Amino acid sequence: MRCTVQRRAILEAVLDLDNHPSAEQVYEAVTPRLPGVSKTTVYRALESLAELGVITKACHPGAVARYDCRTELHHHLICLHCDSVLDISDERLDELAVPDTSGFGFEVTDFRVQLRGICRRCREHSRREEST
Amino acid sequence: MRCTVQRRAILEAVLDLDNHPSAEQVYEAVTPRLPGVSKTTVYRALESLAELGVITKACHPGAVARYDCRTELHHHLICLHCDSVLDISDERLDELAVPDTSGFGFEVTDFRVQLRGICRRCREHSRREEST
DNA sequence: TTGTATGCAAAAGGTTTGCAATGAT
DNA sequence: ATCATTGCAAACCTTTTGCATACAA
Repeated sequence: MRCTVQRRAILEAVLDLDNHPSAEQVYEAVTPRLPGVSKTTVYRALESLAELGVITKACHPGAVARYDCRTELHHHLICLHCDSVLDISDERLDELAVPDTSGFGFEVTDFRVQLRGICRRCREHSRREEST
Repeated sequence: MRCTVQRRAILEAVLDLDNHPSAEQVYEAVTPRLPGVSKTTVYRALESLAELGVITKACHPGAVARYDCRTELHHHLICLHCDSVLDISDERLDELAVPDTSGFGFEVTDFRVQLRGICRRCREHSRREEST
């Protein structure tokens, strides 16, 4: 893979924006450093970087693709109300016993635990509504 | 929530198609039973049913939203190559100790383990390419 | 020099919205 | 009778593609 100015800048931007940015958000973060980048290039670079394994395409709720620069083991708190995602680290979760999936012909390389529920902001919001 | 013919048929379709259908696939499955349904209605009904908790909006890789009729505890094998998702059940995974997330103000209601890797089809495909 | 990467513009999905008509309660 | 739900068409947004140009190797 060729090392171009664009790709370097885009990678840097994803590393800075460590909160699961969408392609759009990456684009906005790259623009000041590299005026005139095309959104197409951002899309293509993200795809390439993900294929290469430097970043990960996150499995997010919501329609738009999101990217994650944390490729090491970590887990997610997913709000079922507003679709936000927070990273968490937890040793106990990391030690999870991966089941045998050879029956499916599936080779596990990695795992993530998604803890689903309601985030602080949404809880506060619904509490406010109830008291009305 | 009103119980309309459309919603009933759409729910039935999702229950039948138990493999994480996209809105498009639900639409195709509903059409024969309910000729003339609008795709808009499918979108809206899926959204309503998900809000109601009867189905779940799945956290899938890939751009399109997918729905899951299995609301009980289960887990996913996610292929990082073709983005397919398979359901698995595993008691050991179900027993996972949910960490304390009160520090985030986050209230966990549920969890999913995503086992990520390469599915049978993609493994066979890459093996074929190597031997070429 | 060679071939991949870029930028532009346009196309291609997927999903949402406004509005009038319909139908469940 | 009332108000949520539907269907249609059009709008919207995200992502992909074709093609000529530029640039890394």
